[in-house]
Amino acid sequence: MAALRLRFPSVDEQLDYLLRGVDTVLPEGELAERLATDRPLRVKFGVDPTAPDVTLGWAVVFRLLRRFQELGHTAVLIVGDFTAQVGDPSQKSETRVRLDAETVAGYASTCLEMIRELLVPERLEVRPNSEWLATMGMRDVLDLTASLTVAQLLERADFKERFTSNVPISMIEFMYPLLQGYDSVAVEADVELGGADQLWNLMMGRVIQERYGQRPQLVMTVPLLVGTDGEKKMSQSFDNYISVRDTAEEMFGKTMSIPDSAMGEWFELAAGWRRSDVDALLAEIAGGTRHPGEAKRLLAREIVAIYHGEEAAHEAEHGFDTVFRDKRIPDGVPRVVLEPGEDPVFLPALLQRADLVESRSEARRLLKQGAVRIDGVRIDSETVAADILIGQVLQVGKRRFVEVRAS
RNA sequence: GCCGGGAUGCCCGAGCGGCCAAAGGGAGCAGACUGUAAAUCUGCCGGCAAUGCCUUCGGAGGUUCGAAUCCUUCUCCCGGCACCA
Repeated sequence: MAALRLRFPSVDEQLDYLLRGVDTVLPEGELAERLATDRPLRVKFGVDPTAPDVTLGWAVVFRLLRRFQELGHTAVLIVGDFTAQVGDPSQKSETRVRLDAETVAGYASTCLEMIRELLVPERLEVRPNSEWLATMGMRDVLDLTASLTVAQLLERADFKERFTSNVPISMIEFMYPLLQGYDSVAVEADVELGGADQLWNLMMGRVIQERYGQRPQLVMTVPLLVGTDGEKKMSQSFDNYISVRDTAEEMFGKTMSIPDSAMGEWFELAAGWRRSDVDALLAEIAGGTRHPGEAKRLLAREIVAIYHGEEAAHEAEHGFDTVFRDKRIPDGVPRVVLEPGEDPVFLPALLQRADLVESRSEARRLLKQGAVRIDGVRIDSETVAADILIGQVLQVGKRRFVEVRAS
């Protein structure tokens, strides 16, 4: 990461740095104009504490936000604690449930902890939107609703679709973009960032700011990163995500599991490569001068290095090779201790105790399927003499290991 | 307020008195294969020291030899209509 600067670099330099991997900037050209004013811009990003984790997809926006900070601008992080308790429309065109205050607070604090690590703390303003939304009176609310017409709201694709096909839209969902827009008014945002799916909401913020006599914010979106399945967008609800909190090993392995077709996108968005470098790499793969497996390793190392450092990245790769390429037992395997007098050992019970399986029935099925090994040797009987186990590594499938110790 | 539809395993969704631990798909897991935790193929996919037993089909009660399936009631969701000082 570039060091913090005291004075703003030239507008061209800033543009080059900020526009990397960006999807849309509206209105076009205005970014240069605003950067030229030589005043730190207030760059808003709103997070909804509706899930307890920060994914690599989400991190794409945070990394853009950080680039603004590195150039001397101020990151204004809006925590949607108020709106999360109210519920919000989800992409699946369903009404999302309301969360209670306690859950929201819990999610918010774990998320914030992770987010702070991704940003520069000195130029970070964290603002819960309950700060201004919780105290609004009906008069203020009605004032706000006067900013937009129903027709404007129905322009949003998912509203329009639902309206025409008679799928209900609750009033509260209509309110949500208004509140998000009002957040921009409250913090006097110059720029608002978001995922590509947020473009419409961000644009509404402009309309509302104008209504309140402010200069409308610039909106910038980043493309949505596909998940590890290579198809759907990365999301905690699809369980196809990598968390910024994942261990180096998990991050490496999960990255290795993405389809080859997603590699280019991941290099650009998750690893932050320039488009031109990505294209060059993809050309090498297509031309046969670079092995796709090797390229994916590079990607995995790059991603792990961002969150855990270079050294951890190499260790993760080594661990990956040990387990999956060489099919050997990795270092640092957890332990399970036999009960006194537990001999012969009933394997399903031991596997359950060691947390390698969820139920004894599952263990029995896995035994039957040949998934259980003692020191690399397949075993299928349910009971085993204790001395065969002691000091050995018990393995289920490719990834689950435990070392057995005497009582 | 009235009329109608619905709530099924992690998710979607079939079943509509016994053959139902419940079709099918997705997710997940395992085996084979592989550069890969990819793709593909195959198998598994409620629990239990287990040819059986126990708990599951929104909650409670009932009918029946037998209920996810029928009845009563409750809770919640959805659609339509009406009302709209």
